[in-house]
Amino acid sequence: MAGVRRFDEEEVLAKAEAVFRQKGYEATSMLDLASATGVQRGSLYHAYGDKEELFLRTFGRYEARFLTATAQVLEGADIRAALTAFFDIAIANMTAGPARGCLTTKTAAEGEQTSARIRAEVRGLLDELDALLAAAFARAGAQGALALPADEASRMVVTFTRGLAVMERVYGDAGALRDTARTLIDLLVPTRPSV
Amino acid sequence: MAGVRRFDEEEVLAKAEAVFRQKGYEATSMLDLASATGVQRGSLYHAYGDKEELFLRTFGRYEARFLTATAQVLEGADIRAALTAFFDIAIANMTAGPARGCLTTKTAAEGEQTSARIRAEVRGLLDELDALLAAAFARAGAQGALALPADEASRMVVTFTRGLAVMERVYGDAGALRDTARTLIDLLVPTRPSV
DNA sequence: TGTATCCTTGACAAGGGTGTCAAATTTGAC
DNA sequence: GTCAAATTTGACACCCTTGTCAAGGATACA
Repeated sequence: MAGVRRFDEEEVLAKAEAVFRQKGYEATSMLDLASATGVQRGSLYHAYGDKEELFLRTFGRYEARFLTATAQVLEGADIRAALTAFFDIAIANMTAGPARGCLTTKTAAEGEQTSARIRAEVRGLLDELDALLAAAFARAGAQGALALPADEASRMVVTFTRGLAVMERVYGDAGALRDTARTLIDLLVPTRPSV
Repeated sequence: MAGVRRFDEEEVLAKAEAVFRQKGYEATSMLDLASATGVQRGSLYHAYGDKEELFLRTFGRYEARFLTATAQVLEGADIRAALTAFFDIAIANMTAGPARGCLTTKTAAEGEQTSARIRAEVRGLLDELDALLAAAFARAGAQGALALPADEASRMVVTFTRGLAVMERVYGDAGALRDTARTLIDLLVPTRPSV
């Protein structure tokens, strides 16, 4: 039963992600990960070194997926449609499937409990998200569709989305999240006062 | 060295609160609390039963203080000034003093990691906060000062404030939080279009 | 086939956390 | 002054977690 790696890395990272999402970084033990992935604890240590490294791999994979999807929906010219699609992604991310919870927000909330490296990764994701949103808003702002300058609007959306993730933890009501998101969109992109 | 309780309950709860804020409920051990309060672990168990009970006492005290202060600043007739004061309180709460961090948000983010009783307390605080805000908005809305119906506006502020607490953990920039809060206020309470 | 390499597995040591308890000690009341 | 009640204290048992390691087994390549 050895000689060459016997587990599929993608599968392990996907299952580890689900655990980290639900329990958060600190509360997840290597034993939890071993149980969830079906890979023995010793093998995980052998392959990744420690929990932090395994988390960083998981997080990187998650970040790439999330930012790619976000960039894609923000491409369109209609900023209202783009924002709606963005919140759909973000909310689905928190509420759908067995891997509920927002990995970014949960990790961010742990604050100084986690290592500087992990905090830097979280900050990096939020910075990138902010930049994507700001670019989309800048395009829309040129068309006079926005109630705010692009950088203020992006900051607002990033902050607000963190709030949604916390509200999901407390109330677990995806419908309410969508309603609140729509309210924000209405504030940011007022219906044009007809020429 | 015994016979009657030798510690001041208020002092113990205040110091415990500081620890819970910084580390969060799960990450705080009874030994942490014993060190911070100067009361031996055994005495804490004797006085409170367990960590959850001690946390609930701490949280109740925090909740009362926070809601009282909020109700007070929301009393005024000028909704813009009231909101500004509210965010000042909330942001000071997260960033000032040795007890940094928002206890509500940090606990909320732990989600299902904590007991149903703790989650109910957190929900209770947010419900009360929402009600206070909704009442203040309802008074302002009657004067046509608001961009949103009172219940949507209160939901928005509650959600947004959770987001601020997460952003504080990530960026630790109180000034940026204040700027973002002011942006939200401007969206919610548009400057009157002069009669 | 032989051998070096790599992965897996179970065990181990060390550290920390929780909750309990008996002994010691002090207080307050009778 | 004596006694009951309550608090403090340190120790104990138990469990979980991390990280390491040696032994065992499979693979690939020469």
